[in-house]
Amino acid sequence: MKFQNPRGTADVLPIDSAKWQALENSFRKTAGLYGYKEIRTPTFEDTELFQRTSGETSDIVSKQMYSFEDKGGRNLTLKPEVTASALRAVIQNNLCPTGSQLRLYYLSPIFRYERPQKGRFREAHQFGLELLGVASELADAEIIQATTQFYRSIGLKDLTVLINSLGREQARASYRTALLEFADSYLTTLDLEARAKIEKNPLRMLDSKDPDVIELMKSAPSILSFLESESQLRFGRLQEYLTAAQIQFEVRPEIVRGLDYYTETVFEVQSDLLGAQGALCGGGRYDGLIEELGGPPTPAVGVGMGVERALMVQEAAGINVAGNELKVFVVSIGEGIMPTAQTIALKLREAGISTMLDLSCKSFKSQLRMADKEGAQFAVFVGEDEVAKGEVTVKEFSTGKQVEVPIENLAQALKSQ
RNA sequence: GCGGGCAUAGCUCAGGGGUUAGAGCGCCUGACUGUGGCUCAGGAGGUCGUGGGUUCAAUUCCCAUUGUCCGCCCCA
Repeated sequence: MKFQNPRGTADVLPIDSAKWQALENSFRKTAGLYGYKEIRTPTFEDTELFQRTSGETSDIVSKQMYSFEDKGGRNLTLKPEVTASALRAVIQNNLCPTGSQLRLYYLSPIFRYERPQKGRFREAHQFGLELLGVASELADAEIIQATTQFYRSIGLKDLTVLINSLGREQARASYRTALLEFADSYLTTLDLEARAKIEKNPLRMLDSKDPDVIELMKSAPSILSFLESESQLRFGRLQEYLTAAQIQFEVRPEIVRGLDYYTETVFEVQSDLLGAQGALCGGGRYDGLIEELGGPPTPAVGVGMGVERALMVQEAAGINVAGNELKVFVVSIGEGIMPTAQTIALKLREAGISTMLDLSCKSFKSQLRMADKEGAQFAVFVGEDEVAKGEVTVKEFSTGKQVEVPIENLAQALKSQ
C-alpha cells in the first residue's frame, strides 16, 4: 500500500513553488502598500465560532466542515474561511477598540469537505484583507481597489468586479418575501426538499445555474429597488468612487454570496477560465459580525481571494513566472580537487552568490550538463592547472566565453555580472 | 450528497483475451585524454491503480473499491 495525499489536497512541487512564492510576495506587497498588517490565526477553532458566523443554513456549516472532537472533548473545526477566525482574534486581543480602525491581511489554508473538481479542493488557500472600524463606503472602495491592484500586479488584466448591495435587514426581509411571491408558481413545481431549501434562503435562486431559474430570474424584482434610501445612497457613492479609481465594475443584483453575514456591499471577481468555479474572490461588508461574536459594534469590510484559482487563471492566461535563478555551478576536475571546489563554492555563497556543485564525482561532461539543466548563468572550472596558478576559469553559458580569474577576485568579478 | 468520463514508464498517451506491453518527451551513458545546449548511438525504467469474479488463459471482459477529471450542488 503506497501512501497518497488525501483526497482534495495537493502537493506544491518544486516546479510550481516559485509561482506560489511569487504570488505570495505580490500579495504581501500590495497589502503592505495599503498599510495592512498580517495576522495569523490557528488552523482550527471552536466549531461554534463558524456555526455562529457563517449561518446555520449555509452549506459550509451544514455539510462542509471538517469537525472533530479532541481528546479533551472539545468540538473543533479546521477553518473553512478566515474572517471568523481573524475577528475572534481581534476581539480577544481588543485590537480594534471602538473608535479605532484596523487593517489586516492574511494568507491561510482553508478546509471544506466537498467533492473536488476544477478549482475546488478540500484544502485550499486564501489571501484576504479585512478593514475594521470604517463605516464609510470609502472602506469598501479601498478593499476593492486593493484587490484589483493585486490582480493587476500578478498580470491579470481586464477583470471586471461584480458588485451588489444587500442593504440592511429591513430591505432583505421585504425582498425575500417579494421574491418568494414572485416565484410562487415555479415553487409549486418543485419537490418539498428543494422548495424548503429555497424558502430558507430565497436569495439563492438569484445565482442558480438551472436554466429555468435563470430565465425566471430575468424578470424577477431586483433587490436594489428594495434598498433603504441610505443604502441606496451608499451604493451610488461606492460606484462613483470605483469609477473615479478607474475600476471596471458591473452591478449584478444576482451576486448574493454564500455566507450569511454580509450586509450592504458584496462583490466578486469572476473569470470564465475557471469552469464551474468561476469566482476568483469574494467579499463584502459585514457590519453586524463583530458584535455577533461578542465584540463591540464595529463596521467592517473584507475580501477573500482563492490562491489556487488565481494560479489557474495566471496559467490559462499564459503568464510565466521566472524561478529562482542559479548564478554559478562549480565544476571540479579531478578527484583530489573537490575540497578546493567546495571551499570556492562556500566563499561564493558567503558573498551572496547562489552556487551549486556536483557532489557525486560525475564526469566533467556530466557536470556541465547538470549545470546547464540547473540553469546556471556561469560555470566555474576548478582544475589542477588553474589552482596551481591561483586561478579558476569562468565560463558564461549564454555567450560561451571563458576567462581566467584569480581565485581571490572571483566573488567580486561574478557579483558585478 | 448526486451523475458521467478516465486509471498502462517520471510526464503525455497508444495498444490489445494468449510468448520478451509500445511511442514521444524526460532521465542516464557515450561519440579520442578538461567544454553544456543541437545531432547521433546505446541504456535504465512498468507486478498495465487495488481487490474479487468469468475463462484453459486477464493488463485487456465483468463487479467492487480507491484515486482522478468534469458536471450538479456550493463556493475560494
